[in-house]
Amino acid sequence: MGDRLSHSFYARPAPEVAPDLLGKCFVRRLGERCLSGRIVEVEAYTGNTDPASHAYRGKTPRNAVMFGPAGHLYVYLSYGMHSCMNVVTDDPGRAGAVLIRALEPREGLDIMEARRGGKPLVDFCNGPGKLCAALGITREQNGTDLTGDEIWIEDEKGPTKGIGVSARVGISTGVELPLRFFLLGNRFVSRGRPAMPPASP
DNA sequence: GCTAGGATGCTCT
DNA sequence: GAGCATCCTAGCC
Repeated sequence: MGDRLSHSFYARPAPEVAPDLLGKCFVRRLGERCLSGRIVEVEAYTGNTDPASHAYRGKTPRNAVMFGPAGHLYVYLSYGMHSCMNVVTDDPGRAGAVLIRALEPREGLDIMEARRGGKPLVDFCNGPGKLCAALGITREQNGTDLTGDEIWIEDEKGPTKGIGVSARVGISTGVELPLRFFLLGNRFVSRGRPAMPPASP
């Protein structure tokens, strides 16, 4: 249990916010209950300067949230069937965002398991589509304010040492940029691609 | 253990 | 009409 992250935390460039989100606790309130998990893998998208970003070609109805104030949720549908969620960062107009790629499940495990069809714990949230399914996040939640009472992120004490950096996963442009951040050795990090391992073992 | 390929529908050109 | 910031299954080491 920590303090809820405030607007000022998000209002920085995505490559700064992304590693700071590692180890934080993502919480989704579901009526009386809460679903939560520790963030263990993220990717930064730097908006208008990043060819892999949805915001690269300018504002459209889909990505409008990215051009709004920081600290909101940007949810989109990927490959026609999977939802993926981003945290909007940076100043309005810059359209930075951080994609949440994996969580270490913490609260509401029974609900997550049911939603994930009885898959093992490790497979609840180890991928952007999977964690949205486990938490029940769809485009309904697009634009949700992360300083509100439905969805938020809590600060966590404790060292977030051992942060690994690599190229991002699943994109076709801007592939070489080291903008994927994850907790080294954490078993809930998604596999991704054979893409460049973090330097030395 | 690993890899290849299909599912599926919204978004932008 | 093409292209996806993916996941799952089948099939093969």
